[in-house]
Amino acid sequence: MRIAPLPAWPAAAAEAAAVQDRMRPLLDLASPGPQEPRTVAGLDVTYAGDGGAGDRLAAAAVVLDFATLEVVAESVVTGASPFPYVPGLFAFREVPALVEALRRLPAAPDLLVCDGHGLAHPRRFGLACHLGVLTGLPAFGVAKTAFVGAHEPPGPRRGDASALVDGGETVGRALRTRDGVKPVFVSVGHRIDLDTACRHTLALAREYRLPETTRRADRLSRDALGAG
DNA sequence: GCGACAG
DNA sequence: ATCTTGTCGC
Repeated sequence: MRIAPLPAWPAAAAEAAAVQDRMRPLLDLASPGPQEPRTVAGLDVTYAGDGGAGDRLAAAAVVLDFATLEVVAESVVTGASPFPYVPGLFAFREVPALVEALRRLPAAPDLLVCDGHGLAHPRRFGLACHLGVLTGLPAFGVAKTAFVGAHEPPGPRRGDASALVDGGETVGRALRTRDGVKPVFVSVGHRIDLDTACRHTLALAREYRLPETTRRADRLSRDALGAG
């Protein structure tokens, strides 16, 4: 798929945070999003290193048929991280490699599912927001742990959910994808609403806690890092 | 001031 | 994120 060239990449934390503040107004938080996407891309990055800039990485994009969950396309790229791991600036570590992986897909997917948060972020601009704006595609995040906000434990059954609230606003949802298993944290990125994102998360996570998109991308990026 | 902190 | 054994349960 085609994606515009990235701007000069920030090297300092203050500069990166300013980029987030500048991009945030570009978010579409009003659209309901695709109710029946044909294809969904899962994105994930695996690292070798201690979290510093320059760590080796492999970024994977795996496109699934939303109805059957079969893989219809995939791409993976290896390289070096341009940014250290800093909570709140996580996207600056992953975005360039993920964008390159998306560029190498034969066609644009209908939806992006990111391994991390969207609006559930200190400046309301997590990885899923960043990738959504850069690609123009509907995007949301599914994270394994909470980052900002407070929530009541959701009920014990698959599908039970509770609001993730930060600074008085609902920024996401704790969603149980399996009976009696820790919830995941869903938040909107771009061009999709929270109800739709949670519905799609449940559709993608039938037999495991994490969405099949994330599991496939995790495996592909892991294998590529080991091989390359 | 102290602790917590997506991956 | 990553480093790692055994153990419990379907």
